[in-house]
Amino acid sequence: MPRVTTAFKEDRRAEILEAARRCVARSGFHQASMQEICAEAGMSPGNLYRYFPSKEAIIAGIAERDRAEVGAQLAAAQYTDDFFATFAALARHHLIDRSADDVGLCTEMVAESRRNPAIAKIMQDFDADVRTRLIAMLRSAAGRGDIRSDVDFEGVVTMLMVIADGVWWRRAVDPAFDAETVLPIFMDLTRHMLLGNAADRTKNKDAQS
Amino acid sequence: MPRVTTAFKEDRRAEILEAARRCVARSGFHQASMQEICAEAGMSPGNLYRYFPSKEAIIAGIAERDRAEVGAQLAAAQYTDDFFATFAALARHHLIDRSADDVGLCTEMVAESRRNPAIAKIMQDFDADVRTRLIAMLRSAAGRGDIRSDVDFEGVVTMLMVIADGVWWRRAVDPAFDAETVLPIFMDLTRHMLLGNAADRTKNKDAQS
DNA sequence: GAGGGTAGAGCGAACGTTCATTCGCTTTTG
DNA sequence: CAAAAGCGAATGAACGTTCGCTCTACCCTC
Repeated sequence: MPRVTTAFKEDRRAEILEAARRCVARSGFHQASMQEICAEAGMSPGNLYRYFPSKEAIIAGIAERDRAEVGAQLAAAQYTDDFFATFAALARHHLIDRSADDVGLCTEMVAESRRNPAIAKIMQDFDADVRTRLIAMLRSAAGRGDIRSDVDFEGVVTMLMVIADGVWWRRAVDPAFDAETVLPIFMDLTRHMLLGNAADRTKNKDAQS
Repeated sequence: MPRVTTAFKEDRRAEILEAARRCVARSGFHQASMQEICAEAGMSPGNLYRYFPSKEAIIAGIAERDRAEVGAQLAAAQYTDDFFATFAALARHHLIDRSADDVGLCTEMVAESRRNPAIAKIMQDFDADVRTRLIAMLRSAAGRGDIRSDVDFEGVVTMLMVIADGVWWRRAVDPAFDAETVLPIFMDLTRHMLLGNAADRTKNKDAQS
């Protein structure tokens, strides 16, 4: 007979995940000890284990929560009538506004995903979701005439994701890196991929071999 | 009175680093135990500690060695009379030919660099070196007339590094990712940044605000 | 050329610490 | 007064590191 509803327990789980997230962002998945997480959450180990069965579960919880948040933000900001304005705002939010902690946590997740299948699946599902949404965005923009219709949507989206990831990686490696300076270049390249005439691209491709 | 020269000890250190590198690529910096590294190197712990004072030193050694190798490869492939051919070969080598292990190790180093100042310094020094070399390459190409002279070299190089890092990140996250498909797009964008006329770019920048 | 002494190379069990996890207990609350 | 919430010392495994030991190969002496 639960004293309070299941919602209470869920809230408490969320609090713990938030505390653990801070620890992981600071120390890394495997350097953050349970004691550290307990201290951050203001809770004894014994009690914490009533909410999560293992450290592994907390790690998976952090990753799932983080990806879900980013996905929700992408889903929320999707619809506007001007594609490039929408996209520029999206890019700014994702590449600049996000905190250094978020960037750090993400490097942690990428490293962890190499040997933790649960994390790998979370990352790949997220990627697939982002890809689907971006392609839908492009198709919609092409339908409205904002961008060319004869572009390679798959290829462009892949490149957009590559660049976005690259900015994150760069932020992670170089604290002095200012994402603000690459934003105009990023938008210029995006315009080129989505507006540039196909003749140019063909010419370039011929000249490349 | 050393029985054999110092060179022998240096060789042995290199062997250990190579074994440790394999372990780290497989298990991660902090999941790879000294016992695991000893087994991979075919050596007892007691003996291994005669070549490295601590695990920390091995980690730093791996990072230093890896970055030095990549830097040496970049330095070696620099001079050709056709800029875009040189650059395409460089890109192919760096983005496609490198093994999944190399990619994995790099994610490990990026994650580690967030809280290990020694690793952070190695990564940043490497970045600065690459940046200098690429800018020199561009200036040289501009001098030869292969590319425009009025481009923002700093900005272009930053974007090139962003994209290169992005491809690595993508390879790390998605094992099915085929870097081959983005190479033509990458080269197209590079051409656009280095050959595209400035009027286009100005127009885009105006339209963007 | 043979042989013993010695210093470096190498070993692996042992040490002390830290970690994730557990459990018997107390406190709080409906 | 149950039953859930919470505590924190205890547990056993795993870790990085050390240390006392053996083995090997070189060098000097005869």
